[in-house]
Amino acid sequence: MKLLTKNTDYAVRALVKIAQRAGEPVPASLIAKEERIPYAYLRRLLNDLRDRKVLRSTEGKGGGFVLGRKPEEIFLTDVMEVFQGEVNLTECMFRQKICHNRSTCVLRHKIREIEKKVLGDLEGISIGTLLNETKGQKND
Amino acid sequence: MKLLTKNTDYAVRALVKIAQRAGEPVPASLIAKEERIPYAYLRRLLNDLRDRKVLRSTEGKGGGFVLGRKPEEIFLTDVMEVFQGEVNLTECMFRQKICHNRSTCVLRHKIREIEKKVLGDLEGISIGTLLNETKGQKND
DNA sequence: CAAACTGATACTATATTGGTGTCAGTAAAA
DNA sequence: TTTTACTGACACCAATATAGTATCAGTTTG
Repeated sequence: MKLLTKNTDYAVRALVKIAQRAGEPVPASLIAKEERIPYAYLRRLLNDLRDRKVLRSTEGKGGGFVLGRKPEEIFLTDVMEVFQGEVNLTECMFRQKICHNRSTCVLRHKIREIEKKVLGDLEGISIGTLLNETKGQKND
Repeated sequence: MKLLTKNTDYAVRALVKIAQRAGEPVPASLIAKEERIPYAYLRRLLNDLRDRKVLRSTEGKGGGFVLGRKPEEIFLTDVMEVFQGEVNLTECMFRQKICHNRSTCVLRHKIREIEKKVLGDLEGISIGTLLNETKGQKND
């Protein structure tokens, strides 16, 4: 059970870094170095985020990435959606057909409930949250 | 975000089926047919469950599988552990080292909280639960 | 012995995840 | 105007996880 994959993790770290430089374009090279993320891989992640309007980019020397919207408006679920597909619920394996085993329907119903809760929790986390709660806090 | 993988799902369905036949050995062939699970694949799943003492088996004609303990004592987390590895928490990527980015530690802390909640919820579901709540309930 | 089972294990296929490499284009600045 | 530091766009590869197959030996019942 892994809620976040590595690319989501990388992406969040990149976003936080970019957010910290409020407005100033941050090049992928810098993020890669400071966050120890493979450069070429990070490039792709950032491009994906840009495609989804989470980031904006400026080309050429001195270019880089800036946030596409306010940190408080970039949710963890947004990032997860980009890299882990729909942050969404286990669909009933027998959707169309008649569910021929009630027990497993009960299971699926329960799982769905849990997933909904998780989703709610995740939606409470934004890049903004991470930035704010960082101030004056102890390390892991 | 997929809480359950297909093999866990298969396994749970098999367990429920076995539970329903209270005590009588249930052959893999029957489960495979009724639950539409690939026979050879199911065989392996059942063997894994037996290795983990979730099931017990009797060989030979008329043999099959019975529960290794009471339905109420077989938890979803048990099954998940067998097939999806430790139902456990995202570990800090910088465990030993000093966490050099507080924001991501905040993230990890939050994720950990969510995972703990999920774990708690999952622990509330057993084969027994699924059996009981099945009675007289509507389909999906 | 035949039939109906499990035990064990090796193999294959497919999808997902993580990572690399290359080349073209753009903007700043020497 | 050339060099430098960037992004854009892809094609490709490797590792791992997930799902599924195949085979053969051994056990129990009848």
